[in-house]
Amino acid sequence: MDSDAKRRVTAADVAKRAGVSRSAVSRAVTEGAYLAPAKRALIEAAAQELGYRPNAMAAGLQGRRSNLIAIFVGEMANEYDKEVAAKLISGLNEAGKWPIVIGGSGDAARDAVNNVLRYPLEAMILRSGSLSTDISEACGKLGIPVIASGRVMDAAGVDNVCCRNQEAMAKGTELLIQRGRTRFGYISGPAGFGASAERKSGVIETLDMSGLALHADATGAFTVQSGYDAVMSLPNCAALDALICANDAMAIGALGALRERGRTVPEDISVIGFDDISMAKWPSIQLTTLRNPINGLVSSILDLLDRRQSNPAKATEMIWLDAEVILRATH
Amino acid sequence: MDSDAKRRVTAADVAKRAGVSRSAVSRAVTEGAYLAPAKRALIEAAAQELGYRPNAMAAGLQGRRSNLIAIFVGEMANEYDKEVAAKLISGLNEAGKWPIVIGGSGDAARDAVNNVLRYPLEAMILRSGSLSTDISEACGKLGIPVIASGRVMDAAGVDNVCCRNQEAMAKGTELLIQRGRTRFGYISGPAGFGASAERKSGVIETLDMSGLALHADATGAFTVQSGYDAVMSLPNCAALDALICANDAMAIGALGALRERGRTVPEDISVIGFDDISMAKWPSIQLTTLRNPINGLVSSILDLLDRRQSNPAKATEMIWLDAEVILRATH
DNA sequence: TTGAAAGCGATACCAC
DNA sequence: GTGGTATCGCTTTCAA
Repeated sequence: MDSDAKRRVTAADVAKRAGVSRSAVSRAVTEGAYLAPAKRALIEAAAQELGYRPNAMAAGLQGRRSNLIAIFVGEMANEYDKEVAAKLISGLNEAGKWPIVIGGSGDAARDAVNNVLRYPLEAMILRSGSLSTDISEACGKLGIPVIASGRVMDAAGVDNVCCRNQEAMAKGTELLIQRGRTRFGYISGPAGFGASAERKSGVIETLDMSGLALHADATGAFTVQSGYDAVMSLPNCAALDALICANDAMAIGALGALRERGRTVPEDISVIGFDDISMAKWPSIQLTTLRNPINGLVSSILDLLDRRQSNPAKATEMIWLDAEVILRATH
Repeated sequence: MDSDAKRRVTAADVAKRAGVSRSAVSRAVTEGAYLAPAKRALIEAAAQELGYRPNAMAAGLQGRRSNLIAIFVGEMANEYDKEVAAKLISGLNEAGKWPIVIGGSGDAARDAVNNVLRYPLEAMILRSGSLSTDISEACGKLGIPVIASGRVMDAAGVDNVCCRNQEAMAKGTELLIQRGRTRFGYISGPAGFGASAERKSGVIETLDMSGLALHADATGAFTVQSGYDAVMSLPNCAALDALICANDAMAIGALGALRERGRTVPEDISVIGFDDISMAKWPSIQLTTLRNPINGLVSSILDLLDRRQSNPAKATEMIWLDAEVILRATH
């Protein structure tokens, strides 16, 4: 018969049950601790029977690793961000780290971050988002290491992992030039995102080197709809034979709009995107794109975390990731 | 001059700085506690200056709410799951709950769950996944409330929120019958998922009531590729004038395959999906579908959580959600 | 209104 | 090897 309020089983309960001291119980659950095998078995049986689990909060108070990592993911509005978040969560789990995930934006997100910072976090992983600067500042004061990606943060104590956006776009542009394209359009991401400017200049500089220039230039919001809208409102759409988009979502929107405007891809006009989100390889899409490597991103973040843990005082690092050209059916 | 190892600021530090007792500091950060306004201001200033944040672990040890909620999301392989996870995380954040997210499957996920259960969780939110039963059992032993969705779990202490799959599919089937379709194909989800069986029987029973039957029947894996493959290997594809898919991803794959096989949608053949993932409304897709309401799901989970917290002993509940027919361009 | 002191549950150092 | 005991940082009686 249970009592009404179910109390959590503690080490003391197990100790009493097994007829040993609390210390022995603690040693039984610790990896390399002195304990007679027979006694250990006895304790383990009692623990099993009672359903004992050491309370991570009490253990955390002892100055041990909390294994808690915060991830700030912003709005998670676009597909790439969601894929990154999913992979990052699995990656951390496999490394034995437990991610507390914070989403959203604005004041709600700010409050959330402030509250989560009450936990003894081992690190804060920042993925874009407008609050990045504030958050990293707060973490700095608390001595919590920050790992940023998506936008480079040039602050003390912040490690970065970042895609070579400009070089990647240069590769993509080069591909289309070699295919014989000469009249390029570009759909840019929103201003204010570091990646937007880098990607665009990768295109422009590469065109320039071949004596070419942009014939059309629109700005989207990194969404499918915005890519569609951008192309639908392009005045000289019919004159273009190549369209480069700052991300896959906009490229996918653009693809729909181009078909509606009577252009055929890739015979008539080439389209490439950026990211290689999972939809890019869907049979009905088959988008040629530049892969913004998610696995590389996640493993870099994990490496950075590891190195930071083993040497908290080390200098901050910046890891650069190269994008790969993925040839499908739209170039 | 900082000392080398940066120690976290504690209430004692603030107390010394403000010239008061530790108790006073604790009261200053507690909402409705006796404290002279002047003293409170003094303490708040000192806390601000030192960058003090109460340590949630130490506070959690006091038997207060931990605000920690675990979410088990399984593989997050398909789009719907990712969208649900994203919305759920934001929803919990807004409610002042901090989600520890566990992904993956197999032994790694099992270990992860076992470790996360060391934290004093307020609840475990389960989203499909093969480990559901094991996890809910472990939570039951620890007295941690479980909220399941995606698959109905008929276990003690488990609240459920669930879509009326069968009724939803009946509505979708009805739509196509009224449009004059008579030769139906169906692409089912993998066996073993409760939703697969329910959705399929919704189709079959509705057809039956109109004296119709399934002309083709394939099984996919809830992925785009599997929907594509299923249609490509359908022997009597040309004879069909309607195709119902157990989810949107497979419907999108099917759409691509149908076009490749020379069928035109929706003139020639109608296609509908299930879920209404965000890609369903993309300009190039425009899938007619049954909306598996994410917002309703998230708010139901939050409600359930709230009620469970305010009355831990209450009977378990089951909340049913209705799907809505979303008319786009493929029916 | 305030300070002193007793826990919360686990770990680690100490003698034995 | 093992059992006592101080300790982590906070909240919360209990006196004053």
